[in-house]
Amino acid sequence: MIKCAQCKQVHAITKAGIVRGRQRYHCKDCHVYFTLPEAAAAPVAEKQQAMPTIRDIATALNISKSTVSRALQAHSDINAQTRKAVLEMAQKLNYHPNYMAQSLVNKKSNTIGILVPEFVNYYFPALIIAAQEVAAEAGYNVIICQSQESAGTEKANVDVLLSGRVEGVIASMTKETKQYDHFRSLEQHNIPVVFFNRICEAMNTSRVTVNDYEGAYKGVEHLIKNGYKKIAHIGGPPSLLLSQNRLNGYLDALKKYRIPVQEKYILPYNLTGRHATQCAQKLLKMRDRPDAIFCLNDICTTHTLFAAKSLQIQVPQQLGIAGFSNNPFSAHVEPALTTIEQPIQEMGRVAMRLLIDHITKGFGKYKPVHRILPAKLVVRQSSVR
Amino acid sequence: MIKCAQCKQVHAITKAGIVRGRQRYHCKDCHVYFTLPEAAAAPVAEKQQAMPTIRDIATALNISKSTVSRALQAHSDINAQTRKAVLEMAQKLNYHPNYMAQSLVNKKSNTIGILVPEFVNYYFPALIIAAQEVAAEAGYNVIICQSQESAGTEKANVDVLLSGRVEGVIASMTKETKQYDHFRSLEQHNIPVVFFNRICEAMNTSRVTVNDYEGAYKGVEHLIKNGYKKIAHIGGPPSLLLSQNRLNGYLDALKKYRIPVQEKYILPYNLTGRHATQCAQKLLKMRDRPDAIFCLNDICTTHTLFAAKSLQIQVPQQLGIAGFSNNPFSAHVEPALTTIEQPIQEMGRVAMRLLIDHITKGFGKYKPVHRILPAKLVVRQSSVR
DNA sequence: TTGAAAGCGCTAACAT
DNA sequence: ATGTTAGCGCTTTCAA
Repeated sequence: MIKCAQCKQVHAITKAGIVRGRQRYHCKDCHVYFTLPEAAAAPVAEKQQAMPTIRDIATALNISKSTVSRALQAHSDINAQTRKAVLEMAQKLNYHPNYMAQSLVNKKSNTIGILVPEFVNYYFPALIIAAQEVAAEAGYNVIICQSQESAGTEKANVDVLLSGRVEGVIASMTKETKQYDHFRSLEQHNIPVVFFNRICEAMNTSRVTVNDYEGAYKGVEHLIKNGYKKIAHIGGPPSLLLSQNRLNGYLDALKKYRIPVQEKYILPYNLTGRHATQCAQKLLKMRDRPDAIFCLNDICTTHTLFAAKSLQIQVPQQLGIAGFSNNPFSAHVEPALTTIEQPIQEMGRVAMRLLIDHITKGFGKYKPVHRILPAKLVVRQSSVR
Repeated sequence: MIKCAQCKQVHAITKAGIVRGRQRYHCKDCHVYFTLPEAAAAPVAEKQQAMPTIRDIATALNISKSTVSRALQAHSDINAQTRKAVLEMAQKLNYHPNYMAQSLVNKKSNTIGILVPEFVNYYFPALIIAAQEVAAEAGYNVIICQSQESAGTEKANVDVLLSGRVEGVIASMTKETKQYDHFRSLEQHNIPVVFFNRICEAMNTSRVTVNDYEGAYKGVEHLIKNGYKKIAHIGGPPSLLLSQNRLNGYLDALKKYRIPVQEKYILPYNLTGRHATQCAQKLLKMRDRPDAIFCLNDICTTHTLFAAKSLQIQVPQQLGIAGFSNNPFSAHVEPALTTIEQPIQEMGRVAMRLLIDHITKGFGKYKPVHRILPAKLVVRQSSVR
C-alpha cells in the first residue's frame, strides 16, 4: 500500500497522473501531491537510462542540478573535486547535453543555416564544406538545406530554418525565386542572411560573388583572340543576376571587338543537362552555325562538347568552347575545357565569415558589404586553335 | 495630441494601460476607453517582435496558450472560429513554432542524422539527396555530417547527433574508423543506425550495400574476356569491407580463369586523387607492367587514365581499365570508362526506409537486415579492344 | 562553493 | 471547448 508522504496514512490516497514517468499520488487528507522516492522507483532506472540528464548525474552524486550544470560548463565557482566527480559520472553514464534544452534556455541555437539550390554538381558541395569549416571553428553547427531549384521548397526550407532558430543563413537562390518574402522574414526576425553566388539584389544583405561580368568578358575575349568570330552564348535563367552579368560580359566583349551581336546566338538554358544538350544542338544545327560557344558553366560546356562530338564537329578546330567555374572534370574531358575559374572554397569561407561577423555585431552595427572575388581564365585545349 | 475617439476633444485624455501591446487611453469627458486605430498605433508595433511565441498569440487574442497550441495542432477539441482566429494571428505575427521547445516537451526531435565520410565526390551527395527525400516524406528533418575521412571528426559528429537527439542515423564510415564505441553509443541510447556503402560488420545493425564482390568479379571477368592477361588492381583501404569484397571479386575472377595472382599488381590506394595517380604510375612504370587495371572506383580509374596518357600508353589498346560506381564523368572522359554501376539513389532510399522502419518499430520488434543491391557492368571503350 | 527556484516555449493531463 | 498547471532539460539569478 502507498503511504502519504506527509501524514503517512494509507486510506486517502488516489492516483493523480504520471510525472516524469513515475506515478503521482494525491492524499485527500492532507491535500498533498507526491511521487514515491527514488529507491522504490529503481526498477524503472534498471536498464541504462536511454538518455541521462544532469538530474541523473546530480542524483547519483547526491548534489544539485545547478552544481552539475556549473561543473559541466567549467564555471569558475566550482570545487575542483566536485567538478572531477561530475565529469567522471557524466562519462560513466554516457551523458550528452541536450542541445534543445540548452538552446531553449540560452535563446541561442548555435546553428547556422546553409541554403542551396542543389548539391550534386561539385560547386555547392565544395563551397559548403569550406563554409562549414569556418562555422565549426567559430563553434557553430550547420543545417544544410537544398531547394532542388524549387521556390516552394526554398520557402519551406526557410521555415525549417526559422523554426530551428538558426542564428544566420548563407543562401543561394533557386533559379525560379522571384519573390523574396521568405528571405525578408528572416531579416524581420533579426536573422542575418548572406547571399552568395546567386544573390538577391532586392535585399540589403551582404553578398559574395565572383566577378561574373569580368569572367565572361575574359572568356569571350579569349575566344575572339583565338580567331573565333561567330561566338554564341548558352546562358542561364534570366532571373539570376549571374546570368545577366555573364551575358553582359559576353555582349561587351563582342562590342569591344566590334563583332555584331546576333540574337539567335544567345540561348538561355534552364540548368538541366538535357536542356544544355538541346541548346547546343540547336546552335550547332543552324545553317549559319557559330564557330564558338561560351557557356554559362562547365556542365553546360561538357554537354556542348558532347553534342558537337556526336555531330562530328571538331573541337577546337571547327568549334571553340569555354565555360565557367572550373569543375574538376573540365580538365578531364577531351579536349580539356577552357574555363573561368572561381575561388569556390574562398567564396564559402568569405560568406561564412561575413555572416558570423554580422551575427556577432548584431543588426545595429553591421553594414552589409558586397565582396566580389576575382575570376581567372584557365586556358585549355577546347578554345585554342 | 491624442483626440478622444468619441468626443474628439483633446483636453481630458489620459493614458490608461496597455492592451495587446498598444497604448490605451481614457477620456474623462465622455468616459470612454479607446486605443488608436491601426495606423496610428504603428509606432508601437513598429519593430516586429523578434520571435513571437504562442504566448504572444494568446495574449493578442485574449485566450490561453493551450488553446493556441491546440489550434495550431489542428486538435479536434477546438472551435473552428477560434482556430481561424489563431491561425490568422499566427500569420500576422509571422509566428514560427520553436522546434527546440517542441522537441523538448515531445521527447522527439523528428530529426535523422546522415553521417558520411565526405561529400564532394558525387556518390555521397547523390545518395544523401535520395535519402533526404524519403526522410522528408516521412516528416523527418535531416542533419548532414561529414567526417572528412577522419575517425576523430566522425566521433565528434556522433556526439553532435547525440546531443541533437536524432532519432536515427544512416552512416558510412571513414576509411580510418577501427573503433566503434561512438556507434555503439548510439545503440546504447536506443538510436537505430543503418550503415550503407561502408558498413560496420562489428555491429548488429541493418546494412545496405551494393554487391561489391560480384561487381568486381564481373568487371575483372569482362577484362579477361577482352583479352587482357596481366590484370592489376588498385584497391581501397583494407579497413573497408568494400575494399576486401572488391579485392575478393578480383581474385576469384582471376582464379576462375586460371590467371596467376601477382602480389605486386595489387595496390591499395588511400582514396585521395594524388595517391591514385601514384599507384597508377607505379604499376605503369613496372618493367613487367600490367595490361589492364581494375580500379576501386571511377575516381581512381580517371586518375589511372591520365597517368597512362601522360606515359603515352594507349587505352584501351595497350591498357584496359575499368572502375566502379559509374560516376557521371565516367562517360565523359576519353575513352569513356567501363565501370560497375551502383544504384546510388536506390541505396539511399533503401537505407532511409530501413532506418525509419526501425525507428517506428523500436528496438523490440525490429530485426536488422542486410540488403545487397545488384551491381551492373556498364561497358564502354576503356576496356574493349 | 553550493542549493533552491524560476523560466526558456511548448504540450498534455486534468479540471471545468 | 477552453483554461490551469506541471514539466521537458537546462541555465541562471538569488540566497545561504
